[in-house]
Parts: sequence; structure tokens; C-alpha cells
Amino acid sequence: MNLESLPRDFYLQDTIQVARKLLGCYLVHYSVDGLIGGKIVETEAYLQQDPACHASRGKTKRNAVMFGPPGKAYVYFTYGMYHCFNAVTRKEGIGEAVLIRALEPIEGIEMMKIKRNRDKIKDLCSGPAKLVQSLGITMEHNGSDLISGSVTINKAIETVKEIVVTTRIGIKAGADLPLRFYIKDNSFISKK
DNA sequence: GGAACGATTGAT
DNA sequence: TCAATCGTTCCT
Repeated sequence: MNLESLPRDFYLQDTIQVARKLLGCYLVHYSVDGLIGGKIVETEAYLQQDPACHASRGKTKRNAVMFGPPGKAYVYFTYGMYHCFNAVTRKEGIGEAVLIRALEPIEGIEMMKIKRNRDKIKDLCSGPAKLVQSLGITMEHNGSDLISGSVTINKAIETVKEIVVTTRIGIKAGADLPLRFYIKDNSFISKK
């Protein structure tokens, strides 16, 4: 685990580059009960002109954070019962983000097990709504700062050897775009 | 005001 | 393969 957060400039880059470079970095929640976090092993890019992106049809109350400054958390509620976590990219005014789809659990694993009501390590963070539940992220984190807030993304320790690129999961519009990225041979991704 | 749908998950 | 479950979006 690394405690040095990525600088804000990192999130100003092209969203696809951010999605690729986030692999191997650490998503951490400094919760009141202690440190909970893991290594990012799977991401998806959401571009403004892409129909699957929440921001593709303009700014609304829900997606407003995506149009704000980079390096912020975009958390949204979906399917009536789950939340997903994104890192906002690009300069203010452009609505793009990277969805964090899976983590390799590192810190606070016992707390994750309790929050998820699951015992197996691979059931803790192998999906976008699962990792949000494991880390204890809520809608209160929507818009919070990823450099100085209670949820941060920290620099990678090891370089990622090989990245696999595929189409994204669970979308209809834009389903043919190669915007999903994961660490090759990592066993903690959301789908094999 | 009303209906359909969704960047998911877990059980069958 | 399918139900759970509700805020957002889009149509009337």
C-alpha cells in the first residue's frame, strides 16, 4: 500500500490514458474505523461524446460533478440499490470520468468482509458496486477531492506489466468501443 | 404525472 | 436466466 496521492494534473490527461495509468494504483478510504483499500486492477473510460456516458446528453443534477474540476469522486446510485465510483478527468467543463471496476483487496480486509457479508477475498471487490460497498463509500463522497479528501487514489508501487483492452461491461449504447482495461492475468477482475 | 430503464449483483 | 428495487430520464 502507498499513501502518496496522485497529483491533480494526473487527471487532466486524456481519459483513456488516465484509465490505463490508474491500473496498479491504490484506491483508499481513510475511514473512521481505519484504512480500507486495494490495488486498482480494472477500469473503464467514459468519454463525453460516447452515448454510454452519463454526461453525453449534457449537464444534469446527477452528473454535475463530471463537468467540474478533475481529481474529484463521481459517485452515483444505480439499479435501485447499488453505487459506483468514478474518478473525474479533464478540465472543468468537460464531462468525462474513469469507472473503477475492481480492486485487489490490500488493507482492511476484515472490515470488507463484514461490510460485504462475504468471506472469500475474491468476492469483496470484484465489481464496481462491490468495491464501493467494501470501502464504505457513500453518496456523501460524491464530489469529494481525491487528492486531499477521505478517499484518495495513491501512486502505484510496481509498474503494470501488461494491460488487456476489451469492450465495456453492462452497457448497450457504445458497447463496441474498446474502453475497458485490466491487468493481464490478475485474478481479482470482475469477470474472467 | 407516468412509464421505462439502468456503467449491478446474487440467487436459481 | 431472472428478480430485486428506485432515482433519473424522457414522453405525454
